[in-house]
Amino acid sequence: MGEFNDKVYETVRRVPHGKVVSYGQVARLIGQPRKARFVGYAMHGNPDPWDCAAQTGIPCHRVVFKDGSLAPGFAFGGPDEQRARLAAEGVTFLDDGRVDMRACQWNGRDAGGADGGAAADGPTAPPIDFD
DNA sequence: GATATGACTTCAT
DNA sequence: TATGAAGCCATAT
Repeated sequence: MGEFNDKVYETVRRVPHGKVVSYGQVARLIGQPRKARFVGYAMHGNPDPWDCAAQTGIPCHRVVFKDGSLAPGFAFGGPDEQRARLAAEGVTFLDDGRVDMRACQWNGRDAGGADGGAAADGPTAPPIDFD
């Protein structure tokens, strides 16, 4: 496994409850904004699937497109299942079926700074208190 | 062991 | 503002 994937998993695990993060967001947090493509691929080979009961593992369902759309066909049980999980965690959805990135996009620093949209370009990923 | 493809994003024209 | 092309690592064949 490359060190890249390891950072991706670690970053995704830090995504707070009820928040989502885009592939580019994760890639940028680990210092590789050009590798957003591999972030998604890393999710494809996730060694630790998300456990909704224990709330442990890699919450791939919290990783969405920059538009707020979900990964169709490659989700756990389909985009519908993924959408249901996010909604169950408190993530708000638009009428278009996309995640409300404006309110639920994780800024990579604090769960309360999702509003405003700015300050999402952190070169480093500081330790975030998991939920 | 080598080649091809893939859950994307960003810059440039 | 919209469309096109480039970039990069890991996995699978």
